[in-house]
Amino acid sequence: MSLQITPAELEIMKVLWKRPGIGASEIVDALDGEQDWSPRTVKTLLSRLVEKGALDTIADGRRYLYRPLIAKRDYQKKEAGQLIDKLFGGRAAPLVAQLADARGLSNDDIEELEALLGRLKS
Amino acid sequence: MSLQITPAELEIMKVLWKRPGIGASEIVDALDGEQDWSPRTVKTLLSRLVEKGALDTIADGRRYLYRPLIAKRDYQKKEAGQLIDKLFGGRAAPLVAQLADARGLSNDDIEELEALLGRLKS
DNA sequence: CGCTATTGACCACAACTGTAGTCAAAAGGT
DNA sequence: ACCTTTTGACTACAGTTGTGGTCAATAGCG
Repeated sequence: MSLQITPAELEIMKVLWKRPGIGASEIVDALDGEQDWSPRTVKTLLSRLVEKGALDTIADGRRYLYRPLIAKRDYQKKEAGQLIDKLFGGRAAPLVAQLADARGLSNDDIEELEALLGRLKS
Repeated sequence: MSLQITPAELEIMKVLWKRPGIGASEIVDALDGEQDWSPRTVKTLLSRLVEKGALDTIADGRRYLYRPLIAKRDYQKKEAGQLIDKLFGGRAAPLVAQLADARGLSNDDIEELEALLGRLKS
């Protein structure tokens, strides 16, 4: 079961990856300014994520606290892998080339990547 | 107008990026084995892509030939940029790190990336 | 103790997607 | 000159997604 998270749902996940174990109203607050959603909308997205198995609920009196069941890192990996499979023939290098072209890499990026490549070579 | 191409539509685009200017039946043939779609389905996807402005039609007797109006490269750039904005805080290096972790980079990948970084530094 | 605000459960509904059917015109075989 | 096949135009229809409403229980304020 491959657990499809939609873009709107992802916003919720991002809040919970940063602060796992908070309740719906805290999520609404955290989203304020970012997203312009009514609390109802946030609640619906939370229910769908629980239903999909992406979140866990912990009863806390009359409300739930929510916790991610998928690690951010795993989700990032899956998405990155899907993108290169879908569009870049499964190879990472062309993706990086496009990124460099599209928005430029900062010197920090370049150094970080060089360090990463150095580690991989050994 | 940001021109949303769905996954199914992308399959069509990929065929046309490889062989621009072919007609619906050639696309159906090209997809055979890849996708198990009825010719009707392919036709619908083509219409939607034309409607969205992603494809151009050229009359050829009683039928159309189709040509991409978006370059593959541009689409790749847009998607790659969206992914890093959405999930990687806008920075490419963490994405590459995840890719390396998720599926490993071949020696060829590593060399290609080093060459790319070398060019960028100058 | 009664009222208001919050919360989860359930419902609504339009747009978008995947997947294809119907129909009429035209093109080509015989 | 027909019949079959192909094609584009239009239509269908269920599932997903974005967005939010209703309702009943309950928790806390005054």
